[in-house]
Formats: sequence, C-alpha cells, structure tokens
Amino acid sequence: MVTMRDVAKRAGVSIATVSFVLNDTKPVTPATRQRIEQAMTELGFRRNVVARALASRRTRIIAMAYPALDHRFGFSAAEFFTSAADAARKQDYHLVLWPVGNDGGELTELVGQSLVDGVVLMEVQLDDPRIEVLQQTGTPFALIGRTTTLEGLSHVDIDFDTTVEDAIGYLHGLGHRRLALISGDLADPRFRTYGPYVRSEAAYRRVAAGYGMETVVLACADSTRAGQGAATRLLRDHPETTAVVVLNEYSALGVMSGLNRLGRRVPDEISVLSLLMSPDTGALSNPELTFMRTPGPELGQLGTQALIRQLEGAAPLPPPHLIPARLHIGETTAPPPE
Amino acid sequence: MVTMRDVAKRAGVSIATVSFVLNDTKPVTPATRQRIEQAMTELGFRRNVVARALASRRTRIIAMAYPALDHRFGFSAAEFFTSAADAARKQDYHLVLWPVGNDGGELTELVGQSLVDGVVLMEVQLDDPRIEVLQQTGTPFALIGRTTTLEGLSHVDIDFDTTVEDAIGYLHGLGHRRLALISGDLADPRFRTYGPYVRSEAAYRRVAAGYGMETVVLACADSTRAGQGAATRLLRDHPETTAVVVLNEYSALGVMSGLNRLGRRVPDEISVLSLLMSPDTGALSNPELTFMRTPGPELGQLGTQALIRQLEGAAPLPPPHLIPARLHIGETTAPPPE
DNA sequence: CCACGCTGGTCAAGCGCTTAACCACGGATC
DNA sequence: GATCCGTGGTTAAGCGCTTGACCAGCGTGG
Repeated sequence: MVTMRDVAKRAGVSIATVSFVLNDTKPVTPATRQRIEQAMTELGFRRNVVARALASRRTRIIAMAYPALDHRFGFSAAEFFTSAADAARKQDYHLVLWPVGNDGGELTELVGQSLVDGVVLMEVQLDDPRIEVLQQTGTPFALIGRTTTLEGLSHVDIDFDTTVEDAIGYLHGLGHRRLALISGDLADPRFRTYGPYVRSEAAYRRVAAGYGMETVVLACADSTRAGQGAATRLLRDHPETTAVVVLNEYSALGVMSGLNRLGRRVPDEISVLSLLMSPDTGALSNPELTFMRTPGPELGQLGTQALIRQLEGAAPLPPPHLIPARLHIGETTAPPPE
Repeated sequence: MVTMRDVAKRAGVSIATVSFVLNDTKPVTPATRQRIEQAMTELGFRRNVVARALASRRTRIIAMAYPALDHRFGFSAAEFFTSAADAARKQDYHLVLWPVGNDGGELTELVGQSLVDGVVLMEVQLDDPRIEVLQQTGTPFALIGRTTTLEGLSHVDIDFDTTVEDAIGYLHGLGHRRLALISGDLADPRFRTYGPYVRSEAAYRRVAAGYGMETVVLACADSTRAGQGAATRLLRDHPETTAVVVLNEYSALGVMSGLNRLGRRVPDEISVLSLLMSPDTGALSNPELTFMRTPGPELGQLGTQALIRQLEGAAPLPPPHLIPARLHIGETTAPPPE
C-alpha cells in the first residue's frame, strides 16, 4: 500500500505538506504542489479513508437509514437513494444505504460506532423513535419526511397539501364530482403515524370539503392485492363514484387490476389517479396510470444537501422544504361518463 | 466519547485485556471478563469501528456493488440486498449498497480507499471489466452471477438450466407444444453479454429442441412497454403459440397487459409464464402470474457467505453454487385450448 | 537597519484500537 | 528442587492520517 509517507519521500517534502495538498487546507507553492501531485500519480497513491477518518474524526460517509422491515424497498425508494447518492458524491461524501429497524435499535448501533458522519432518515413517522436516538447521540441528521413537531429539525418532504389540491383540482376540472380516496390502512400500527398517509388523507378531506364534495375514504393496505379488494369494496359500497384517487402506488396498481377484473372500463366508466408514484411503477399498469409523480429525485438530493450543510456548519438549506408531486397525465383519467 | 482506555481504567486492567474480551481473541478469567463487561455497560462503551479498522486493517464492511445505471434497482435487487445484508449482519459484518458504474471506474475508487474488506458484485456480465479491477487491486470479492470463464472465482448464480427445464417441463406437461420465448434484447449492448439473458435463452433452445418443439424466440427490452410490443408481435407472427415464456419480469407484466389489450384471454387462450420473477412483481399482474421465483434471498445470502469465508480464510463455500428458480403456479397457465 | 508580519513549510502529538512480544506465577514432571 | 510449560495478564509499537505549534526566510515600513 502506498502511503502519504511514500509520496512525501518521493516528492522531497514532509508528510504534512502532502496532506495540505490533498485536502487543500493550507497554501502550497505551485512548484511543490506539482511535485507532490506527480509523485502521487507515479506511485498510484490512494488516500486511506479509514486513517483519515480516525485522525479527523470525520468519515465523510453518510448513511441513508431505511426501515426495510416496515416499508418495501421499491422503485420510489430506489429513486430517493440514487439521487441522494449522487448529491453526496458531488460534495465528496459517500452515501450508503443502511437497512435498519423502525424502532431505533439498529440505528443506535450504527451511529454509536462513529462510522458515519450523519444520517438521512427515510420513511419518517409522525413521532419517530429514531429521532430521539439520533438526538441523544448527537448525530447530525436530516429527515426525508416530517414529524408532527418540527422544532428545528432539518427536513424535506412532499408538499401533500399542494399535491392533493392539484390532483383534485384536475379531476374536478374534468367534471368529476363524486370522488373516493383509497387511503392507507391507518389501523395498521406500521402506518398509523406514517406522515404521507396521515397528511394526504387530511388534505384530501379538507380539499374535497372545499369543493363541497362528499368525502369517501376507504382504508387499504399497501399491496396490489389489497388494492384489488379496495376496488371491489368501492364498487359495492359507492357505485356512484366516477373518479378514484389512490394513495399508495402499489395499491393503485391493484385498484386498476381490480377494476379491470370487475369489468369496469378505465377511464370511460371510472377514472383512476395515483397520488404518489414513481414513473417506473406507473409504467407497470395498463393502461398507463395518471399519477402525481413523487418528487423522489428532488427530495433525495435536498435531504442530502441539508445534512451536508449541517455537517459543514453552513447555513441551513433555504426553503422550499416541501416539494409537491407533479401531475403526470396518463390514460386512466377522462371526464366522467355522460 | 467513551474509549477502551476508560473501560480499562474502570475495570482495573490494561487496555489490551479489554480488547481481548471484546474480540474474544485471548482467554480471560471469568472474574476479569465480568468486571470489564460491567465497566463497559456502566460507561456505555461502544467500540470505534474506525480505529479498529485502522489497527486491524479490516473494516468488516462489505460493499454490494450495484450498477445502478444499467440495471434498474427493483424488487428483485431489493431482495438480493436485504438477504445479503442479513447474512452479513449474522457474521458481524456490515453490508452496504454501493451504486457504481458498470465500467469499473467508480469501483476502483471505492476499493482503493481500503474502506471495504470485500465486494459482492451484482449483475455480472459474461466478461465483466469490473472483475479485472478487483483482481488487480487484490480485493476479495464474490459474484452473484457468473462470467464465462470461472477460473476459481467465488460465485453463486441462478441455475438457468434447471429453471428452464422445470418451466418448460411444466408447460409441456400441461399439454403445450407450441411455445415462444420472449427473451432479452441481446442487441442492446448493455445486455449482449448479460449472463441471465444469454444463458436462459441458450437453455431454452436446448430444452425446447429436446422436446422436439419448434423454438420461437422474440427479443424484447426490459420494460413493460416493450413487453406489450412483444405480445403484439407474437400474436401477429406466431398466432399458433399456446404458451409464452417471458424472461424479464417487467417484460412479463407488459406481455400480460398486451395480451389483455389485444383481447386474448389468459390462460384460456394462451398461457404465460415468467421465467425470473420476484413475488412482489408477480403480484402486480392481473391475473396473478405463474412464474419461476428468482432465488434472490438464497443467492444474496450465499454470495455474502462466500465472500466472508474468503475474508476469513475459511474453506470455500461448498456447492451448490447454482440455485434454480422454483415454480410458483399462479393463474396464467392452463392446458392449451381444446 | 531592525523589528514585523507573511508565506510556505516542518515537527510531532495524537485519533482509538490491535497484536506481537514479553512476563509473573503456579502447578506438573522427573 | 530445578525445569518446563500453560495461563492470564501487561507493555508498547504501530495502523496512516490530520492539525496545532513552531520556524526559516523574506519583503516592507518606520
């Protein structure tokens, strides 16, 4: 292994000077710098990040903590992850995906070892126990999502209000007056305090009421199969519905196939709009879904930047911290029948 | 931060003894061990993995290198990852997901820093340039997948031969004699030397010939939309087909919706079987697909174990290194019409 | 002409841990 | 009773890097 010592010897300077060149931490004359850089390439030097981490007490590694047990890691999560990784790389950080439980146990282990400088937390609950863990250990962190109380927590999230307003506005504009929301299953302990579900449903009730529309809300687990069941219940209990808004992207696929299976033509007889979806998922449905596109790339990037600013003692990320999902018109929405 | 020095002082022993207890590397009397363990819990000691890594020249971190640019990270990949992470954790290693390019550049960077002890390589090409990178840098690695030449490379992979045999055997047993394979797009440079495609297609040709069946193979990109197109081509060019086998899971979803759209009833008029699929994806189709279930959990686990054995100088993983995908009978296969 | 502050560099003390080398002690062995 | 050895422990030398303290040399202002 080529060390800084080797480089220093070859360039005829001290090891400290090599460090200054490497990190740009002190001025070095062009001539010296040049000699050092040449020595580095000649020897094929690569800095040892572990030693650097030990000496500087910073690893330049960020963990994205993903509660793999409670949330499936699908296309949306992959979007968050890859965009966050890109953002980190641009600032000379590494971002790794760390699967953790939702209770904070594994997270404690992770941050206790001083292996990562900070944590980006995904799938935040409204009162997330992991946050306390991070605060108590003094680990810098940023949230993708929000808790109920936000006293000074770095966070970015979907703007559920705007998203729902835009979605319902679009359907209302098409002429729909009898909507239904296939929401999350708030009876499930995993989701009772899951921000996206709670906030979206609240926004839906508010916006629907604003348009003077009756609010029909059906609970539904986050799976295709559950979505099929929800479609059945919807047609049975609310046959007058002309447009259905689905919260979970997998449920939305299930609702689609459920409606197909029951012989309802989409969008001629009923329109379907998925409220939070990645393009990859939308493409899986037939006909292609109309959906609000989850701002995964933006949020992944912003979340990482927020964290890095914190790590570097820079000013906090300026607003906006809330990004709406944008309407992507597919083939499953049309004016209501006659 | 509580260090080993603090623990040692409190327990009245030397720092080395603490290390021996921590790593179980030398015998320590129960009484001493007890004192040390108590001191550790009282002080809330957490070992600093960075320091340990520097001193031992091992980080106990394994990277799963995923070529995020060339392969979408979907449910199957998530399965590989989570099972591999579990296997690593059981052996006191950390596994992190590292998105890298397919050419080896970023991989060089990653391993040059001596941050990871080894690498699990995903989505291996038949002549993968990344392997040379790893060999030259002397990084231990294991493959999930195979190259053409396997001179002593640690690897685990899908048993494509058995998988295809079982799949076709099942369809043949149902009475099908006119099959078609919707294969990968081998004209696409990303996939020309992609093992799963090449091997599956070869196995298919072999097995179909063995049954004396005509071999119909259609190329198809790895997307739902492309699958729809393939379905159209199939019905146009090979209307006599009674069962279609689809290689890529997303294509399979597209084939299903394409057939639906064209008015073909599945499985009454034509059977569909997906050759490599995760249950999560299978559930997205309507009716639920019959598929060969990708042994993602097994392979993720085995790949990690193979690597760890190598890292610890243990004997190589005993066979089997090839795991077949197992038949999961859904609702899209039935005997051919009359 | 001397003190002064810059500039560009060196020195050396760690960061928290692992591990080879060494040592004290108390049986067994002959 | 001297020798040998196994057991349970200590000592100290790093691992490769960062960084505060220090210093030589030089142009400048008074």
